[in-house]
Amino acid sequence: MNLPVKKSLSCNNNLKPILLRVYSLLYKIYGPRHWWPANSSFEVVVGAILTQNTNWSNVEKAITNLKGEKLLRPLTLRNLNSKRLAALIRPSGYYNIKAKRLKNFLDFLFLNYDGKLSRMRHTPLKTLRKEILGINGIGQETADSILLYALGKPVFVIDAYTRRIAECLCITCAGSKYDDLQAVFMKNLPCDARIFNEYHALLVTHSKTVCKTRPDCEKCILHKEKGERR
DNA sequence: GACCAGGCACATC
DNA sequence: GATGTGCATGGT
Repeated sequence: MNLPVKKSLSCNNNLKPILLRVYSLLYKIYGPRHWWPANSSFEVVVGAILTQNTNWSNVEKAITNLKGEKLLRPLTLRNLNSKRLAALIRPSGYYNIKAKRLKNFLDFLFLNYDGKLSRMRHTPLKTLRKEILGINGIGQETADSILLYALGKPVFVIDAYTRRIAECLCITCAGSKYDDLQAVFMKNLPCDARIFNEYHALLVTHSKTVCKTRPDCEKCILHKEKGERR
């Protein structure tokens, strides 16, 4: 008996041209995104943890609270009482668990890198990614966001937005693994943190502005790209 | 009031 | 390995 097989372009096509065209199309529409929206690498890390399964506007409220109390520094935050931290990040949701996750990251940072994010940059990507993934509460997306946006490492971030567009373009099939989708982007694009940064930011912008207000994929500017592949 | 939004860990099968 | 569940707020 033959079982139905979900087909995606990634199985049998060279995706380099389509990925590059999509990039150039989105860049032409939206221009440089200047991501991540933060004033420091440490703010990126905090934002990456707080945005887990949460609307970014809620994260901004939490970060504003921390900034208002002048707490957005590794040592200050590490010394802060967990209950107080949880209360300040309350608007971002899951505040108890996220307070714990922030503390876990800070423990890691002080234990291994003297509390300095800049020292992490000297560690090779593969090793660093493994280390960060070892922190309880940091999964693949959060780790990669930190690596790319806080540390400038060339790694492609896969999130709900990336996945949504990739599925729309038939670059991947629904339910595909994080590593597999990440490999599609990383194998078909130049290994350059600036490109991975801009590309991911453009996908998020496009997904937020177009896909949300107009979920009809047929009318999306990227739909033509999919059509040309078939 | 229901649903959604840039996850993750843990328990269970 | 795959699936289900708890964690929680604020906007629409």
